[in-house]
Amino acid sequence: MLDQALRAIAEPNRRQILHLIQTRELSAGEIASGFKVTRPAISQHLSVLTAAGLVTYRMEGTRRFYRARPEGLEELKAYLEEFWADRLQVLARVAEVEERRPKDDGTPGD
Amino acid sequence: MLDQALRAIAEPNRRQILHLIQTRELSAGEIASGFKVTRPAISQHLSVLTAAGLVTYRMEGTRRFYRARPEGLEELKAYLEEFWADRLQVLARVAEVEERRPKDDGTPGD
DNA sequence: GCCTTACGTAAGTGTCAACTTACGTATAAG
DNA sequence: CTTATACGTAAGTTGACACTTACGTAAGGC
Repeated sequence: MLDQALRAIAEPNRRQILHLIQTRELSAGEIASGFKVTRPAISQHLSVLTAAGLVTYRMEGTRRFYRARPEGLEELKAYLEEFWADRLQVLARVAEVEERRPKDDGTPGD
Repeated sequence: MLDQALRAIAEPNRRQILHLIQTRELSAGEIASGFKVTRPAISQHLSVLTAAGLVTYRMEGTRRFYRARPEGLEELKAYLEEFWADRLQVLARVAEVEERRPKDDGTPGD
């Protein structure tokens, strides 16, 4: 999930979307209207953000109101904090965070 | 540059590389030996990280010793801090970040 | 009922990124 | 000078990704 989140915010449009719905709730259409790309494109971005746990939505009639999901952002933030922190102390805890590690292939003397 | 940095850390192998050279200096070969992908692949990752300002190197004979660049990491961290901070106070500064917004589409109360 | 609105989803396309193998280059060793 | 080492770089392949247009569907308005 953290990997997904990092990938998600690597895309400028998605960061933009996060900004828009960080303070207020917006419908998919309202969000899309602020972008040059088409509405389906934004819809797909919203799916990615949702899958990454960075966004939630609420349905109301025919509309979906999206908003940023604080927990997801906190999780990501925490992961990154730890990432920087590594510089100070390399700890065993890193092993937990690194779920994505390809396969342990004998990285030299950690 | 921030965009490059975000993209750079979105790649698992590159995050792994950053971990390896965050506390100590390592040669390209030493870094590469810890991965499943080939040495040229790692060399390319190192180029990406360098271009993103997250890594520097020092030459010694035929070898290049790489290490994480604290300034780059700080810059990225600062950017992200501000990113989260937006949730608390939406400030004029957002306008700078919001370069992407083509026209105001009546998104409520900005 | 019918038509519009607001959306997601399917399907296809072009581009880019991560990877491979093959090669070029500079230092060091003999 | 010749050979081995430690790299980066060139060139090509593959898969993922951001995007498009076309379509399907559920809720309202009439």
